[in-house]
Parts: sequence; structure tokens; C-alpha cells
Amino acid sequence: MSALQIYNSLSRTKETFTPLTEGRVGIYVCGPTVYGHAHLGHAKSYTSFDVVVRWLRHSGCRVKYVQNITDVGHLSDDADEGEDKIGRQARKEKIDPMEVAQFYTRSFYEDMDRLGVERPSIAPLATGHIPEQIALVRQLMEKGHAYEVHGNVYFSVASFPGYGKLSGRTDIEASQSGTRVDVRSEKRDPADFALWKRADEGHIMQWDSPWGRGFPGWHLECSAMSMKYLGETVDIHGGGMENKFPHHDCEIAQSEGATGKPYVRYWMHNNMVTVDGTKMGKSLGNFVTLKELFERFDPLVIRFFILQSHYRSPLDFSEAAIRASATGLEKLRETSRRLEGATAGKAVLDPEPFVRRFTEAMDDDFNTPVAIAVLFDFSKALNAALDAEGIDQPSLEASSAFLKDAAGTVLGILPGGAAAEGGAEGDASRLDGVMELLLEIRAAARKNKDFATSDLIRDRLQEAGIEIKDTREGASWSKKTS
RNA sequence: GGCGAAGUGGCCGAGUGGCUAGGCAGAGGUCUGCAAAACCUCGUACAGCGGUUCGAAUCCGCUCUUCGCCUCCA
Repeated sequence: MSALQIYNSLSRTKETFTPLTEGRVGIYVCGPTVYGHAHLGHAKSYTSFDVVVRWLRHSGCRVKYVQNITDVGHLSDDADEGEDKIGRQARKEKIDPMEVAQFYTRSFYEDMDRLGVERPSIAPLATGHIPEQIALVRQLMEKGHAYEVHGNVYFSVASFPGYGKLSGRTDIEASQSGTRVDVRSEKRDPADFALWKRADEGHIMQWDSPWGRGFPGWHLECSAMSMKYLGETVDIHGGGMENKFPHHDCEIAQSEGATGKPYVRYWMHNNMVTVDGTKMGKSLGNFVTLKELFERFDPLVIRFFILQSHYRSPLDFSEAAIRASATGLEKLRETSRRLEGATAGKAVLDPEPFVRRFTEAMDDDFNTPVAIAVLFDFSKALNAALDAEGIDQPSLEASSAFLKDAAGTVLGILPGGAAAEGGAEGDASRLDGVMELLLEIRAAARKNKDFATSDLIRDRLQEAGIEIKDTREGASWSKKTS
């Protein structure tokens, strides 16, 4: 535990991780804005943080994981113009904004469940925390960090010296020259950002506030909810790289401006999914939704594909790359199946060196590609031993325990269960029974050298999408993945 | 233009001063009734040019290229 290193985006170095309170970790991850189906980029982000949380828990920490749902305040355009994303979608679909939010929230969790992403401990909604957000704005006004103009409240960037420290954008004025469009004169400084926005008559979502009817700015919700559930200083705050500026810089300014305390101890940012080298994004229209992807690939193959690259590296999407991952994952699954069916032999195989390497990889800023490489090495060693004289009972148990722990509990890539393949559990166990029978019949046929029958069983199952593999331990079967 | 990241063998993708990454694809072999699987063997890759060093993919400089952020986006 003490060895865990985390790359902190704020210091731009790997740091030894020590939680504020020993044995307890608070983590906040920016959740989705629910106005459309999730795509591969969301999968990368939430799978990465899922593994972070799993590893922290595995290391013995009690983790409180907060991941918000943004259902208001996220504008489609410039902070001054633009339409609320949820509101716009509601208008398009001619339904209530809350219907939009609920529909896509459910869709999001469906997809995450299939990816094996565990649910957060708390999933707060922005609309459910309007009072908290108003209170935070008040606090900022009292401390002179915010000012009101015509029902809009802005954060004064000039009042907060450290503004931009996360993104490295310290000279805001200079960076803005040339790109700035349509500066609203009511702001004292063009870089000031909205905490609370006045709502026009036609605005669908609005609430009462000390400054009239309005709605919260996008950045505000994360500060308010993070501090409500995790305290004024949180251990880890995660999100996508593209949110460093302005979103996370704004969060820091709001939170630290209000409390005078450090907001986040470790900032973690995951990299993008690219398509042909260009970022996959909703606005670019080059995204693949997870629902589309799941029709062609086992969700756990997608998870495995994601974890084969580091969370801070960009991941290039291509069918060929995913297919290569599918084959690789199948190899690990086959090893796992083989191990479960193995009977005790003579040799000794101590998984300890692999456990150590796996742990080192994960402790090194969650290096899942290396951790997976260790699993492949282990798989090879195990298969070689089973091919030879088999391994004894303690070795079998230790190996099985390691695989279940590393590939199952920590990485979540084994087993390829019924849940991932959409079958009900009852069906799955019934299928197990049927397959067992077929394999027995086939084994008997082979014993009698009735290869016509044994091959018929194999070929017909192949057509039905089930593959049979013969090992020293007997035959095993699996559904073909893609 | 400003801030940041990166260029690794056919493809994907780790590594970061000397010690095998790994996966996929490919070639040969062992095993098997055949096939698949598994196992064994095979690739001496690090954008280019300089420099530091006994030694660099790894450090420094320059050049080229790509990508992200600077307006919404995981």
C-alpha cells in the first residue's frame, strides 16, 4: 500500500500516495453529462477509474467513490452564449428535461454494468444539489471572490492568484488575445467565469436564488458535491484531460476561494480515445457508442482493450486492434478454464513472483498494460507446467487464487460470464449442463474411435458459435467472442 | 501564437542510462485420430541530426511530424 505511486497532474510527477486519513480514501470523478449515449471515450475514462478504485480497495483502503451526473448547467457553447445541453435535447425530443436526464442516465449505467465498471458509492445529481451550490456562491461573494451583475454571478479570477495552476495557463490575458470572441462587457475580466446564470423566460430549468431565477454554472456542481460528500479536501479527483482547463481550474478556484484549504491532493487525468489519430468526441461526430460496439464485441473485450494501454496514453480505436485484443483475452480465459478443470500433478508452481510483479505494476501509477503482460507470462508458465507433468494441489489453488484476484477482482477481465454476454443466469447454467453432456458423448465417441460422431459434434457446435478445445485435462468449451 | 503530450519492429502497445516487455499477425517445430488450443524456436525496433557518457530507445540541444487544450466534450 505504502508503495503506491500516482502521477499527480498538478505537480506533473509521480508521488507516493498517502490518504489524508489512513485506510480511507475519498475520490471524486467527473461524471457524464447525460444528453446522449455513452461512447468509447466514456468507457476508457470510467474503466480506468474503476480499476483505480478496485486497486485501492484491494490494497486495503475503504474507498468512498463519488461520481456525479451532470443534468443541468452544461452549456453547448461559450459560457456566455449557448444552450443547456439537457434542455436542448429535451426540446429536440419534445419531452421533459428530467426525462432526458433519466433516460440517458439509465443508458449510461447499463453500458457501464456490461463493462464491469462498479457503481460509485454516491452518484449525486447537479439538480439535486441546488441549495448547496447557491450556498457556495454566497460564500464566495462574502469572501470577495464573486460579484453579481443583472442576476448573473461571476467568479473574479483576479481575486484568486493561483488561477490556472493546473493547466499551466498562468497568463490568461496573453493566451486569450486573438481567440477571444464577443466579450461580454458585464464581466470585470474576460476570464471570469459564471457561477450562477440568470434564466430567461423560456429557459426550461430554473430555480429561485438570492439573485433571482436562474441555474448553476457547470463548474459549480463538482465543487459543491465533492466538498459535501468528501470534505473540503479530497484525496483524489479524476477526469478527462480535456477538462483540466477550464473545468478543473475553475473548480480549484471556487473551492479554495471558499475554504482557503487545498481542494484536491492528487489530480488524475486520463487520456483520450482517438480515431485515426484524432480525438473521438461528441462534437466531432466520429464517435462509436458503446451500444453499437457491444453488438460486435463482448463488452469485456472492450474493457480488456482499454486496459492494454495506460490510462495516461491516448488509445487509438480500430476494429483490427480490438480483434487482436479479443484473441489475447481468449487466451487468458482459456488458461483460467483449464486451471479450473485441472487435476493435481507433481510439479510445484509458485505464483509469488508473478504476484509481486503484478503488484509492482499496479502500484506504479496503475500500469495495467504491464500488469496484463504479467498475466500472459503467468499463463505461459502455467500452461507449460500443465502440459508437462501437471502441478500439485497447493500450486493449483495458489494459481487459481492469483488469477481470480488479479484478473477477476482487480482488473475485472475474467471470467467472461453470462452477465457480459447478456444471457440470464438460469440459461447459462442450463447451457453448462447441456454442454457437459455433449462433451461426455464426444469423449465416449473418441474413445471408441468414432471420429465421425466426435467431429460432427465439434463442427455443429462451431456453427452454433461454440468452440471446443482439447487439452490434457479434457475438452473445454467457450462461446466465440467476435 | 500560448500551454501540454507524443513519435518504438507488419499492427497494437509497455519501458526510460547497461539486464527478455507483452499481445496480435507471420515462419518452423512438438503434441494430437484430424483440427483448434497449448508449448518450443525465430524479428536485434526505438522520427532525423548533433552532443553528454565507458555505454542511450532512455539524458541534453536542434530539426521534422502528429495529437490535445486555449469554445462544448470522458
